[in-house]
Amino acid sequence: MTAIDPILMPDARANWSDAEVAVLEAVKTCCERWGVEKVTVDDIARQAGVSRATLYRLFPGGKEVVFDAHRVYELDQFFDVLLAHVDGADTLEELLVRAVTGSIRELRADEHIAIMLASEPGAVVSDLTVDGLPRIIRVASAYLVPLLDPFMPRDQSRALVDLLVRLVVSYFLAPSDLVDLTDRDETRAFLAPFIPTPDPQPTDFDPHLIQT
Amino acid sequence: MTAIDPILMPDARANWSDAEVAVLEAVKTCCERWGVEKVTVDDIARQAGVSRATLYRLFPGGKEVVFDAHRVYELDQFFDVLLAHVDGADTLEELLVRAVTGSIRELRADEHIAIMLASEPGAVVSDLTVDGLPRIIRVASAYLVPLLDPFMPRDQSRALVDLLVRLVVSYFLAPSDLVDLTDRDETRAFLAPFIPTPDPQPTDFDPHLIQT
DNA sequence: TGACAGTGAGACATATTCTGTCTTAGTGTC
DNA sequence: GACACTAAGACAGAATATGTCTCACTGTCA
Repeated sequence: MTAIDPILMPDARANWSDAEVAVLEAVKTCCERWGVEKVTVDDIARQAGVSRATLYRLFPGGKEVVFDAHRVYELDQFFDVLLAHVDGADTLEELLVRAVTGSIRELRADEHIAIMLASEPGAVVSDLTVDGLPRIIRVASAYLVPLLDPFMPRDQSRALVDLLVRLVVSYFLAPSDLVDLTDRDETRAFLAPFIPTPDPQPTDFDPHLIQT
Repeated sequence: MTAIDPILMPDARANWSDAEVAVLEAVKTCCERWGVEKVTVDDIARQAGVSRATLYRLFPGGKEVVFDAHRVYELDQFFDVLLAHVDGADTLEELLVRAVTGSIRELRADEHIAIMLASEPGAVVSDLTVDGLPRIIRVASAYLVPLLDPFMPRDQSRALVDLLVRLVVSYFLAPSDLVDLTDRDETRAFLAPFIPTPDPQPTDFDPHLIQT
């Protein structure tokens, strides 16, 4: 597994204590059971087997802080799985194809996100577009950009990851009938125009492929 | 379909208006989404596409009344399905076997009850035992006892239905490894001791079979 | 046209719940 | 015995839910 630049990810890979993990897992459980908008701090503490006082000590600031931490926690887990999925790819194309298909599959399989979408569409869609997208791009870049170092300079890889993250989010939120990004072959063809080659050649870039 | 004695069921088979049905269906939807304990009157009204004022006008008394009405509504639907399931049985044995297997299967398949069990175990278990069982026996008897008229006198059929309803509830709440009441043949064998025969013969009644 | 039943929107007081902070008493560890 | 950590729960204030109202609007009859 490639080493992750700690400077790019000052807050990621946080190592939570047992009690903190219990709380963060409890957030997930409670959200799955009741939907985000119905979960209270009491619910989380009870589910975590922790007193409310302890919860506020672990996460000073209360509910918002806990939910923020939970998002980071989920993001960490997401990229753990994704990096494992990508591991072993030895060409740029293979790396990107696996990253994209892996992301989409993981997002589709993630009951948690699905339920969040179902129970509070406005909030999550907003998180993934207006509010949350910049953070997701930042975190995703922190994880993924270093993986591209063998293939291109940083400037270029940043732009590429930025673009691909936006595409993945868009195609997750609004799946297209035209391309199935869970399928590696389809994704390979789809990505071709975006993948720079050492031997540059004219691309069939078609702006219609980009949807928001 | 056998006619139902209206005297035995003064409140069942209520004919709800469109708006009332919308509200009662909304209760179901909301409970499935958030769990019973998290549902508010606002949620129900919004889901039903009805103003809160209208909801209180349709069900004067508010939340409790709506939820009670919803239980009656669900019970009606349950027995509609069950009667259809039982329809066509021409022997007492077949009638009872179908009633029992049909009940258990329907209960197991009912997401709504399953979710209620999952999200508020205490309340539902209490409803099906301490508080709700007498009403369930009453309603079930109203539906089922008349079906037994061709086979036995009322006194006997009342006692039999009473017993079978208790067994069904018990085996639904706490399934046994010893007998599968979704299986008709197993159920036939299981019910044999309880089914009176025109030509009475010694039964192998085994009290261990009864669980509470 | 006008009476009328039914409705949505929302104001309102009350009741209930949730939040975040605090104190207390109880654990186990060094 | 000092220490860090915790559960339990009191507490005030904020937020939300409940149930009752009023009012304006709509469509339907006569």
